[in-house]
Order: sequence, then structure tokens, then C-alpha cells
Amino acid sequence: MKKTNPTSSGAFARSPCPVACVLDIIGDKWTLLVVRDLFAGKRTYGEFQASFEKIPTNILAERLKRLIEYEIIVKSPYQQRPVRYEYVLTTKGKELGPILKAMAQWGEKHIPGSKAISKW
Amino acid sequence: MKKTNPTSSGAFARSPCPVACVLDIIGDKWTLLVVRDLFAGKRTYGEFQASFEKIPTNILAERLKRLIEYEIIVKSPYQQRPVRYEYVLTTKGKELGPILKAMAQWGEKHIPGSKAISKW
DNA sequence: CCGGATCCGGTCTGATACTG
DNA sequence: CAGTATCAGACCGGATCCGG
Repeated sequence: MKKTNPTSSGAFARSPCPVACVLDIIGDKWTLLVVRDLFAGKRTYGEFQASFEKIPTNILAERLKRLIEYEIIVKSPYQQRPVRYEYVLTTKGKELGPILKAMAQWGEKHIPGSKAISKW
Repeated sequence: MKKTNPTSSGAFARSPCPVACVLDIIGDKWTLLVVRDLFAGKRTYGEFQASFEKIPTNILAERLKRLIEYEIIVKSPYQQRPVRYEYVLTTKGKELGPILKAMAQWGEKHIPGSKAISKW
């Protein structure tokens, strides 16, 4: 088993452009939304699912795997019987903050009605 | 005829989160790549197509339309007989610069081998 | 119940061919 | 050169199913 290649990830892997490479990792509708939730303090599968945008469960599971592979988050049990997992941003993951911040600022300025959680 | 709904755009339009709204506009593999090219000085359809990542022609045409709708770029003829068009960033479009810059910085730091064009 | 895996129809992508 | 048309296959998203 090699790839299963979710979200056509890897297409730009050899691009010399860092923007293209980054888009290969986070360039889809859902990934950054999960990262946003992590910045907002959410940590569990259920919390991600409960977000306003209603990410489908299979997509969420896939994106979490991807984020782990890229070492943007780590998964660890925080409770036994029943076992529960939490997802936490790594240092590398936290450094995505400026991207989210830039997006939020652009959105707040150009999309009426949007209001940031200002927690990046 | 209303829909054609490219790239499932509009799904997050009513989200209160600016990040989600922005991802609705630029949250796909190709859109920001075109914007990147614009920042890099490219202006014509052919120049976008010639980029390293080889965007499919139908996708390019669709994304350009979207960017025009969102007033991120404008299209105008710069030559007659034969007529030639150029695409130029609006002020709103240029303000996407910080997002690209943040992505480029993250990419340069975390993806070995990538080198920015440093022109944001 | 919670955290996911699986199934499946419909939509979108992307390669190629075609047109002005 | 600047797109439009076409079409198979990949992917999304909703529903459902399953293990602990």
C-alpha cells in the first residue's frame, strides 16, 4: 500500500515554488478549516465535526491522517476506558498561524459579515 | 442557467468565519497559483498555462472567470488585430499578497528544496 | 455514545481534441 | 493564442455501518 493519494495530494511535490508545495498540503477546502479549529482550541474529532461548516466524517478522518503525516498535528490518547484521542498542533503546525491570520484579515476586510475569532 | 457551481464555490458563503469564506474563494489547488503568477508579473492566458504546474486549460479559464467575479483581477484588451487580453490584479487582489507571502515563508522553512520568487 | 470506516451516487477534475 | 467541448475517472459528501 502506497498512496491512496487523497485529494490528489503530491501533484506539486516537485514544484520549485514553495507556494505550490504548500498548496499541495493545505490547498483544499477543508484542511485549513481543521487547522483553524485547532487554533481555536478544539481538539477532538467530535469538536471538529461540530463546526459550523459541517465537514463530512470521511473527509475529516482523511485530513487528520494527512496532517499527521505532514507532522502538522499529533494524535494522542488523553483518556482510557473509553479511550479518547486528542489532536494537537506541532510547532510546525503552529507556524501556519500567519497564513490563517492573513486569510482572516483579508476576509474581514473584503467579505462583509465575517468576523474573526482573533486567536491566531 | 444559474449554477455550473465550479469548485463547489459558495458552500461556506454564509459561514461567520472569515477564514472559511476566504477558502470558499481561493481554497483550491489552482486559484492561488494563478494569483502567484500574477504577482510574478505574468499577465496573459498563455503565460499562466506555461507555468511549471501545468494547469489544465479549462480549469484556468474557469478560475480566471471566478477571480474576475470576485473582483480580484480585471481583464482588458491590450492590443487589437489580433485582440489580446491581459489580466491584472485589482487592489483587492494585491491584498492577497500577505497570504502568499505567509505561505511562501512556511514552505521555504518546512519544505526542503523550495525557493521563493520573493516578489510579494 | 464516540471515533472512524465503508458504500455509493453525483459532481468536479484534468487530459485531449477542437474552434475562432 | 485564447479559449470551449467532451468524457472517463477521481473525488466529494451524505448516509450508514461498526468496534470499543
